[in-house]
Amino acid sequence: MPELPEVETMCRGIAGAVGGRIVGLTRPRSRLRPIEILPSWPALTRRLVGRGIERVGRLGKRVVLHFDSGDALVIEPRMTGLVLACDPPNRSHLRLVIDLAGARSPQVLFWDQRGLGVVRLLTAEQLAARVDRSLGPDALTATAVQLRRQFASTRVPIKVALLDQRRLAGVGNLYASEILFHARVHPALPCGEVSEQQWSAIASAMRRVLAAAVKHEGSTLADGTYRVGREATGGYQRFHRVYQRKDEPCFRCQMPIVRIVQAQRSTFFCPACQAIG
DNA sequence: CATATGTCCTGAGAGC
DNA sequence: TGCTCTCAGGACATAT
Repeated sequence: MPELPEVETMCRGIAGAVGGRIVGLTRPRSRLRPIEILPSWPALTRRLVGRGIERVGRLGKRVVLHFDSGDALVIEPRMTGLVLACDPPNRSHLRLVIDLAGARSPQVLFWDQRGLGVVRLLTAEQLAARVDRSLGPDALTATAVQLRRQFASTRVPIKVALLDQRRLAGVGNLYASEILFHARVHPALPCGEVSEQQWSAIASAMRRVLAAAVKHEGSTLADGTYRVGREATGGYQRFHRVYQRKDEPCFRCQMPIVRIVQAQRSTFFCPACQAIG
């Protein structure tokens, strides 16, 4: 499931698209239900074909292509989506092909096994409004002061709150557990009861974990869905301390890692290293 | 307003 | 072997 490090890796992987002009836009045929394209497929082709890509950016867990028209194409990978310059895992789950002229990369591809992904074309104004309304500060650089401002007023458990993109952009289920392990904070601790020292620990663990995961090009889980190309996988799964390690010994204290369910999502933590209080 | 739950989707794996 | 069932969790809609 692509979170900030995986999406950042995708953005770097399509950096060669910058400077290119769109000469073709296609949706490969498939037996699968089509992904959501907003505002519509005809609007997308009408507004994009002939336009130049000025910049590739990341907004939380989304890839954004900025065009010379001012429009922005926002690609949301959600659970299984991949944005690639080449080599999708297969053809049957290829959802969108953008053909380019004049760029180092001749294509940008959107591949999505489960099809929960969304592709959305926005004007610059619409994009700015969405960022304002529904996106918190970026998790790669957020400070302790920002975290306290965003979270301290709620009673929601810290791990559940970290997933709320309106409060903080980029953290998903995997990295939320990893960050709290490094910060030594219990995942069920209500935000309102998190101390100053704990906010600092969370902020520094968050920046450290996410930067390391970016450096290793994200995490490829047992299902193998996330990859950098057809073959290349991420490398950060080798550094996971708690995620999907239920009953295995904690690397710090040897106590078995525990799995609980919060807001219908798995949470993993060490009951000794992350004791309440 | 805050918080909780339901929904979408495909493929893998378990169990019989 | 082949069926049915469960599970994974992004973002958002809807309910309380």
